Amino acid sequence: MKDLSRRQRAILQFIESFLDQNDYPPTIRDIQRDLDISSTSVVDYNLKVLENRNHIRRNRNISRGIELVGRVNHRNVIAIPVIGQIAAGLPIPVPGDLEQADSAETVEVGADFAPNAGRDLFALRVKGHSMIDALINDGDVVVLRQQVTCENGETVAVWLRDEKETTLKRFYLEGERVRLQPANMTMEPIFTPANNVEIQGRLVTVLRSVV
Amino acid sequence: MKDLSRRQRAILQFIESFLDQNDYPPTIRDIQRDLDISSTSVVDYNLKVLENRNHIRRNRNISRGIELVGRVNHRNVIAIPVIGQIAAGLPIPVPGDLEQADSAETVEVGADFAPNAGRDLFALRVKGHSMIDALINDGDVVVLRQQVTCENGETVAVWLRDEKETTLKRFYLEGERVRLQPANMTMEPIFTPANNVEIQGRLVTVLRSVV
DNA sequence: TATACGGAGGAACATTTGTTCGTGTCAAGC
DNA sequence: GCTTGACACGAACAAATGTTCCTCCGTATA
Repeated sequence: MKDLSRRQRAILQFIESFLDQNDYPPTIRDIQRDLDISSTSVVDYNLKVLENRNHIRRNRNISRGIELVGRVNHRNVIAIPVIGQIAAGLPIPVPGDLEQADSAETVEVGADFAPNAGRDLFALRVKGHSMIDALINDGDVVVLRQQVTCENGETVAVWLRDEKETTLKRFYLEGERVRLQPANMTMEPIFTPANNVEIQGRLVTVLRSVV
Repeated sequence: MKDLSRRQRAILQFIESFLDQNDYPPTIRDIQRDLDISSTSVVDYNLKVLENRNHIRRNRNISRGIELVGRVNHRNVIAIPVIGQIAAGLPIPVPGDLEQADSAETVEVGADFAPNAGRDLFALRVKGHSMIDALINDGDVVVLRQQVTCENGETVAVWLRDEKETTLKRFYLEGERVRLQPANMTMEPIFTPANNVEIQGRLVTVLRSVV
C-alpha cells in the first residue's frame, strides 16, 4: 500500500483535494498542470499504476473518468429534509410537499443509517427534554419514516389524542389497549386505549451533535 | 420554481440519476442520448434555462462542468473510521494509524454534525447499556475527537484508573477532584480524584440507527 | 393577419481531453 | 560494462465534448 512514488502520492492527493473543491474529477491535464509534470503521458503512466494498486478506478475514453476508491460518494449518503420540530406539547408537522422543499435545511446521513431510504423520510429537531425516556435529548435530530400504521415492537412517534401530546415509544398493541414502552429499559411503560393513539411515523435514526 | 418545460424537468432528473450512478457529471451528449434529443444545441439551450432558473451551475468550456445546486456533495459530508468498540469494562481502542485504515468501516456524517472535522475524529460502536445515563444506547455509534485534555463542561470519554472502567460524562475539574456529570439531568454525578481520570477523547456526535 | 417568442433541429466548428509511440535517464543487480 | 525496470519526456493523433449559427414550428398576442 505504501509502495508509491512521491509523484504518485502527490497525484492521489491532488485528486482528493480537487474533488473536494469541485463536483467533477480532474482531467489528466489538470493533474499535469498542478503538479508541473512535463507530459500527459507521465500522468497517464502514473494513473495506471494507481489503478493497478487499486487506489483509483478509471473509465477509459471518458473525460474526467477518474474515481477514487473508497471515497465518500453521494451514493452512500442521502439528504433528509428537516421539516420542523418535535416536542411533547406539539403535533408533528406534516411532511406535506417534501419534494418542493428545495430551500429547506437538510441533514446528511450515511446509507447505513437510513435503510431503504426513499422519499418518505423526514427529519425533526427535538425541542425540550420530554423524550429523555427514549434516550433522546433536547437538540437531537430524529429521522422518521412517514407511516400511519406499524408493527408491534417498532419505535414510533405517536400523538396521544386525549393528552394532546407527542411521544416517541416502542409500540405494542395488546388487545384493546396499547403499551408504549420507553427505550430506556429502566422506565415504566404507558398503557392507553388503542383509539387514543395516532401514529405519525416510525423512528429510523437519531442524530446528536454534542456541544 | 415550477415553470420548467417537460423536457427541462426530464433533463434535471436525468442529471440527478446520472450523478447517483457515476462519480462524474454527464456530458451534454449523455443527456442528449438518454432523452432522445435530436441536437446538442437543444440540450445546451435547456441547460441555459436551468442555469438561469438556478437549478444547476455550469462551468463553461469544461467537460462535464455541470453541478447540481443544493445537492449532497462530498464537501458537506465526511467519512469517519469506526475503529472499534466502546464498553464500560474496556479501554478505548487507540486511534493509532487512522490514515492507513483504508479497509476500515466508516460512518458518513454531514459536516454540521462534525464541526471542525479533521483527521482527529474516530468512531466507536457502543456495546452494552452502561452509557444509558449519557443517553447512549447499545449499538449506537459515537464519534470522538482524540484529545487528552478538555475544558470544563465538555463531554468526554474517560478511563477511570481505579475502577478500570470507561465512561462518557461531562467533565468538571473542581479543585483536586473531578465531577463527572451524566447527560441525563435526572441522574447523579460521580466524584473522583483528578488523577484517577484519564481523558480519552471528546464526544462530538452520537448516531443511532433504530431497528 | 402579422409579430414575437419559447422551443426544437441540424450541422459545422473549436477545444478539451484521453491515448499512444518512440525515446531518454538513472539506479540496482548481474 | 551490460541489462533490466521504474519513471519521465514530447509530440502527434483521435475522440469526446462544448459552442454557435441558421432555420423552422407552433402558439399566444397585438
